[in-house]
Amino acid sequence: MSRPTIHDVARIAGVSLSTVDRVLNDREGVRRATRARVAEAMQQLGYERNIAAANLARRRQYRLLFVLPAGGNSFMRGLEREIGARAEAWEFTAISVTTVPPFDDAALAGALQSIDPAQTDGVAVVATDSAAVRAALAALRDRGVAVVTLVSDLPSSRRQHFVGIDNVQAGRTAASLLGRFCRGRTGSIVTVAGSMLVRDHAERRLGFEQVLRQEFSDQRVLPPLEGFDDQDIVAAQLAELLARTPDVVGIYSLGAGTRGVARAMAQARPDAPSVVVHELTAHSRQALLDGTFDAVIHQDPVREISVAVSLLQSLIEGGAIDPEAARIGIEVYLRDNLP
Amino acid sequence: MSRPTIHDVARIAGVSLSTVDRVLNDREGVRRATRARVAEAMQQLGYERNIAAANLARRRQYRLLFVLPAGGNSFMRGLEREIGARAEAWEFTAISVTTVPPFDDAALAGALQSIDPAQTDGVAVVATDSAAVRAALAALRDRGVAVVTLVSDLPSSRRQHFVGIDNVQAGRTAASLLGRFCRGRTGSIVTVAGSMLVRDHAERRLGFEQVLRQEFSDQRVLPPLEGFDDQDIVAAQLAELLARTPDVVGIYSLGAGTRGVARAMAQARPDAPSVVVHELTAHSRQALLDGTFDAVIHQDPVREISVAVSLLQSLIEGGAIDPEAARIGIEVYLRDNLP
DNA sequence: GTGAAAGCGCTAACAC
DNA sequence: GTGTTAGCGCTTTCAC
Repeated sequence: MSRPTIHDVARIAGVSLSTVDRVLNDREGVRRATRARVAEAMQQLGYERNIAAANLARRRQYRLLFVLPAGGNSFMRGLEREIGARAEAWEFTAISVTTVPPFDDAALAGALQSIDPAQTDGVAVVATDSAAVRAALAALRDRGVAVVTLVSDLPSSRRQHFVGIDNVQAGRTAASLLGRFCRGRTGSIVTVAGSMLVRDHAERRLGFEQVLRQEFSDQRVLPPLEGFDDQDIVAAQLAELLARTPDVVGIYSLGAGTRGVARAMAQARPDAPSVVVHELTAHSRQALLDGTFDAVIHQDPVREISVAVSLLQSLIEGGAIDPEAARIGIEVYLRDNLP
Repeated sequence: MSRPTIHDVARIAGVSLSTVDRVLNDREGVRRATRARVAEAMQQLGYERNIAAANLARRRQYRLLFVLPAGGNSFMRGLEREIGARAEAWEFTAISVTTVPPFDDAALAGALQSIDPAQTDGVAVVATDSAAVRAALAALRDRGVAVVTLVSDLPSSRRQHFVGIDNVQAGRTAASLLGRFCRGRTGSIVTVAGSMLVRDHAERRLGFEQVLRQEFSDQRVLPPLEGFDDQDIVAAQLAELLARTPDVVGIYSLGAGTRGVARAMAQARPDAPSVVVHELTAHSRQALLDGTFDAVIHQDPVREISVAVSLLQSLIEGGAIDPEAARIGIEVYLRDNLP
C-alpha cells in the first residue's frame, strides 16, 4: 500500500478535496464538526502531506534577502560566494544579497529600513548591536517580513531565530584547547578581537576567560587587542605586543583579520606560542598545515545558509520550527582533520 | 519570468512533450537529429529539470537495506535507532535494517547472500574484511543491486562508494590532540582497539602512530590492547595495564567499548592520563563532562545515514555523484562544544 | 519514431 | 460552507 493522499482522506471523511485542503492549511470556512471529521480521517489513515506536491501546485516564490557586512572578511566573503553558488539549488526561492559597511550600525539600520516589505518575504542579517538596528528589525516584522539573525545575534530584538554557533561555548572551547596545549608552560595568553561592539566577539571572549580563569588559573590573560578584523592592524598590534612580552605562551584570535596573526607569528621564536583562531579559510588552513596555528574553531557557512533559508521558509509559512534542525555546531579543526 | 519547463522546450524544438521526456531521460526511440534539436532548445532556454515534479509523477520506490553489526555497540545502536526514526522522512524510499553478529565475516557474508535482489535496490553495509564478504558484494552488484560501505570500508571490493570518515586521518587527529595534551609530560601512550580485523580500527591505529612517532617522538607508544568492543574486557585489560605501568600519560581508545575505559579510569590517580576516544554517546558525553575524557572524535550518524540514502538513490538512478556532498567530517568534541 | 492524453498529490479559482 | 475543475512540471501508457 502506498501512502494515503487527500483523496483517501476526503473519501473517508465524506467531504470534497477542497475541504480537506482547507483543514490541512488551516483556512477558514469549515464548520467545526466537518473539521473534526476530516481531522479524524487523517488520524485514522496516518495521513502525511506530500510537500513536494504542495509546492509544485502552489508555485510559490519565497523572496529572501541576506544582509552581510562588506569588507575583506574572508568568512563573510565565503558566505556571500556560497549563497550565490547555491541560489539556484532552492526550488521556489529567490535569494539576493546586500552588503553594508562592517561595524557600522547606522549603515546597517539604514539598509534594513530601505527594504521593501512588498518585495521581500524574509531577511537573514548579520547583526550589529544597536537600538537603531533593533528598531529597523521590529519595523520589518510589523510589515510581515520574517527575520533571522545570522552569525552574530541580537537576542533582545524581534528577530524570530538565530542561525549561528553559541559563541560563549565557542570561546570556552578555544580556552579548553589552548589551556591544554599550553600545559607545562606558564605565561601570558593574548586574545585578539575585532570589536567588542559585535556580540559574537564579546561572547567568545566571555567564554574564553571563564574557562581559562577557572581551569587554567596559572596563566595570565592579557587585556584583549582590538584589531577591527583588519589584518594590517592585527599584525602590527600583535607583533608589537609579542616583542614587548616575552612570556606569551598562547594566542586566541576570536574575530577575523586572522591573516594578521599569521604574519605576526612569521618571525616567531622556536618555542612559539600555541595559536587558536576562528573560521576556516584558505589562509587559516595554510597556517594550520605549516604549523603556525594549532587549531581552528569553525562554523559551517554552507550549513548556516541552508538552515537560514529553510528557517525563513517555515517562518513565512507560519510552520513549526525544530530547534535541533536549526543548530549550528562548533567545529574544531587541527591539521589532521581538515576537510 | 519563471523557469522554463518541458512545454517550453517542446515548443521551441517543435516536438511533443513525450519526445522531450525521452531525450531528458536518455531513452531510445528518438532520431539523432530530433535529439539534437531538443538538446539545443534546452541549452538555449537554460532548462533545468524539476526533480520534485519528476518524482511525483514517477512515484518510484527505492527499496534500501542497511546491514549493521549487532551487539551492545552504542554507536551502531544509535545508527539503527536513527534509521528507524527517519525512515518516514524520505519520500519514495522504503528502508529496512538487518543486524549480524559483530566481527564475524562468515555471518556477514551469509546475510549478504540471502538478500533477494528482486526485492532490494540498494544496500549499505558496515563491512568486515574478508574474501567471502567481497564475493557476496560482487554477487549483489552483478544482480543490479547498488552497494555502499558504511563506517568501515572495503576498498578493493566492488562497493560503489564508502560513507564514513577517513580513518587514517581520524587516528592522526587523535594523535595531534593527545600529543599536544601530553606535552610537558613524557611517558607511555596506550591504544585500545576493538579488533585489528576491521579496517577502520587498523587504519586509525596507523594514523595515530604516524603522527605520534613523527611529532611527539619522546612518548612511548605501547602495543595496542584488543578489547573486541566489549566494555568488560576493555576495563579489565586497561586497569591491569595501568596498575602495571605507572608512567602512562595518554590513552587513545579507537574502537567501541568506551565505557570500559571510563570504568578503568574511575580509580585513577590525581594527575590522570589524558584520554581521547571515539564516538559521542551518552556515556562518552558524560565522561567528557566529568573530566574523565579530554576529547571525543566523532562521526555524525544522522549525516551518514542521509548521505548513504541519497548516494544509493543516485547510484540506482545511474546519476552522477558529488564526492564533496558525500564527505563525512571528522568531528572533535571537548566538554565545551558538545551539541 | 513520435504524439495525445491521463495521471502523480496538492492548490486555487470559482461555482453553488 | 462546501464542491468542481483546471492546473503545477513531469512521466507513462498506448495510439498512430
